[in-house]
Amino acid sequence: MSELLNFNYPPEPSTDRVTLFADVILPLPLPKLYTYRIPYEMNDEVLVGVRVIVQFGAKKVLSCIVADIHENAPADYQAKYILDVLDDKPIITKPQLRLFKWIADYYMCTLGEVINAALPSALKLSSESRIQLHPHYNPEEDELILAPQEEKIIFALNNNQALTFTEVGNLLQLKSYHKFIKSLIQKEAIIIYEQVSDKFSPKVVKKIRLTEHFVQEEGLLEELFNQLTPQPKQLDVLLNYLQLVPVHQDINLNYRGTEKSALTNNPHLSASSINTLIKKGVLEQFDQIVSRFPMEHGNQQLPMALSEHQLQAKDEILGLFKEKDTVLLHGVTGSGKTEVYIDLIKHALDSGGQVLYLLPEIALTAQIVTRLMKVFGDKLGIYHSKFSDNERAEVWQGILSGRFQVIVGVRSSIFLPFHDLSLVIIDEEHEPSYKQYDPAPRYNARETGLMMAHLQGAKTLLGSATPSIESYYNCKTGRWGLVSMTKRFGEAKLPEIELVDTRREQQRKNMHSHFSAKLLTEIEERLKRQEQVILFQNRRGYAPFISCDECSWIPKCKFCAVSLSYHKYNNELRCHYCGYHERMPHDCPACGATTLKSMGFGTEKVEDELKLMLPSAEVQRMDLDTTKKKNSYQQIISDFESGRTNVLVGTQMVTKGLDFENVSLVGILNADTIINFPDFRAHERAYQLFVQVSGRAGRKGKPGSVIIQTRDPLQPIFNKVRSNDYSTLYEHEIEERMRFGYPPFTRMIRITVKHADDKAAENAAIVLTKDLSDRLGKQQVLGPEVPYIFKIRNLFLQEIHIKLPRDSTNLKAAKSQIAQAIFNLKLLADFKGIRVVADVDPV
DNA sequence: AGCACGCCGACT
DNA sequence: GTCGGCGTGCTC
Repeated sequence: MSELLNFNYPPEPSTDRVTLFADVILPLPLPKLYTYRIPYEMNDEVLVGVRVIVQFGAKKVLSCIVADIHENAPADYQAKYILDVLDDKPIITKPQLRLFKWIADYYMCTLGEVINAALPSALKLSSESRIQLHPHYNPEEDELILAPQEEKIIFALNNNQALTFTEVGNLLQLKSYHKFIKSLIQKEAIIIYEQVSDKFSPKVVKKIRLTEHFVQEEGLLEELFNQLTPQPKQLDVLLNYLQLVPVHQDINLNYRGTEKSALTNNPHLSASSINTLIKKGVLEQFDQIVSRFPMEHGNQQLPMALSEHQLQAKDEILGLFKEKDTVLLHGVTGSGKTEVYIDLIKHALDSGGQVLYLLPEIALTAQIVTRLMKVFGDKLGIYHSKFSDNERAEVWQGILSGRFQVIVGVRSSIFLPFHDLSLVIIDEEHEPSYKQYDPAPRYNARETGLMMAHLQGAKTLLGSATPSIESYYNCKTGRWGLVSMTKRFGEAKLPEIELVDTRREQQRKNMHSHFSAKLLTEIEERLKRQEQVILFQNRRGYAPFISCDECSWIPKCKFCAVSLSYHKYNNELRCHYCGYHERMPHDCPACGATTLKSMGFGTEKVEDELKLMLPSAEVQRMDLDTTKKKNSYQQIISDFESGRTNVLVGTQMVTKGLDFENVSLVGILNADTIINFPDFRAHERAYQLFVQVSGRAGRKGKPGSVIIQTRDPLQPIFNKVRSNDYSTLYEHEIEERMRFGYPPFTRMIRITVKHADDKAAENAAIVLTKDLSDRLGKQQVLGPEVPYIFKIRNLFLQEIHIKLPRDSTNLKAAKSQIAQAIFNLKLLADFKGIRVVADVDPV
């Protein structure tokens, strides 16, 4: 794998002046690469994987990635020159380029789109047109006849030296500012230039140390003390510095100095005396580039020895890796998969490769990070969407430089510049959130992670308590190895699951709003015992819709075909698809009645009502609305962990990666909305969700219980959840998938046709379906059909589903047929403004 | 994706 | 009559 690090163009000692060309990936959705000429002086600097600056089109200056270097001069056009090289070493590795190519091909998008998604924007360059005064123009002397707006611009430029176009717009308070710029250019008062700026800035701290002088010569320090005795404040500063940096013990310590803030933050020291000492030349100030991540040295020890089951699982995995590249670890919730991962990561590091540990967004919590930090210390990099851009760029660079050998990260970490991977771990592999839906690339991090491992000769370990049917099928057919952990760690028991028939309870008047009497008593019971409760409701907001009692009016989104959800905390009606929101009306806009009623319920209502019914309980809600701020998520978790809150109400977020020892009850308020989902994966999903939520209950000796409220307790799925019977579920599901030709027996591609006009969308979809049927065969193409939500953001939707056979040669051909069909459709005059999106392996 | 060139309505 | 709308088409 290490050949991959050596990107240098073959070092031919030839004296011939070779003319080289570079094919570059522009960060734009363009179907092909563009060829630029490498200026001779840059021949040695332009390498595959570095960023270069080029001019694209009339004036746009962009940074892009070099994908290939060759000597083939383009025949039919004059290649422009590369303007500049930004990196002295590649920031994209060769295996990465191969992977990006695969992503673009497989998920039917452009390389530019992949690059765009992959690079932290701190590594992308922004080019913005700017204006400045014409070098020969002197506003004081040269008399030009200027419009008042033009005067204004010149005045601003005199003070600012440069303005961006948007700044000019703001300055003039005008949308149509262009003509003034044009006119000023004509009058030769200003010029336009393009500026490319590298946005990545390393973090710098101000530090302070003694000047060389005092350290080098013996005795000078003592002399200094005597000198400073009349200025006690300055002496204080010096003494404090020596306390922090005992230079008298080891003069070498002075070189690193101490952070200036360590002195300035000390209330006993005066800032002015610090500054005086700097002025006197006693102390000096310097900048040091530091990491945005705290350095922590892991003790390289497992925090706890593996249990017998864990050891056995680990050995089985390692054994299987000898013959197979991929292994699925099927371990019940609470079986301690994480410890097994940690052990395997250590194992992989010992043999000298890199490791990627993928987790779904909601499972990448401080809990897991702390655990990993303890073991891997500063070898561990974290890649999370909540990170700032500079932090992400630092992780990126850290992998390239070898500083990070293990990355724990979310979906997008598959884009990171690994070049020597030896192990990829994909935890919670069944998670649908590994799939990105919008925008392109519509990739699945599970499949992509597998491909990445394959390209770099690494092993892949997938883990789940509830594997996806596709993955389990791969084990059954022998392609992957399978390892099972059936026991919970520390002999903890799997939770007892109890069903409550809400329909029957309603008849018996046992329902208090959305809570059954049973659930309420059980919650009260836990509160009494100082234990904790998690309540799951798969819907945020207060109510999914409201309705007028008099006239049945229901508020709908202006842009989407959905009803607006009611959010009580800010008294708003909100669309969960486009974000449109309005104030909750006081009375019905249709009939004027004051009888607006909320229908159904979300997490907010659960929280609200529980607080009313059990006033002694400390209830906290965790969903998208309460975790928007950067630290709010962590706050909620730590409040629950410390016991400040007793009941946690939440959406999907509460189902993953959270281990709270004191949780003895989990309630699922409305199981029916989860089961009755019109999708071939609905059963699988429901099973996974129920098992995952249930898994939050009872760890370490305390048996937990789960209460599931449903109107239909006879659903067979409940028995499978109750008895933890994955294999029955699998057998049932795989049989259905075979019968109806769903994955894993086929590959699906979903084509969505969008248009502002519903008739145009429909007609275009019909035309496209016809064309696709002709190309691929009638039985492969289903639809078009109008999706359940038929309009989003003012675009009407039509869907076509394509089912393709599994083998990959046909797959490639089929995809190019599909791309052709879409291309042709867009050429048709009747459908201008049409948007077509292909989603490969939709989830 | 931008951004330029190019053909039709309301204004100095 | 022009300014300016945004509709197609190209960018190495």
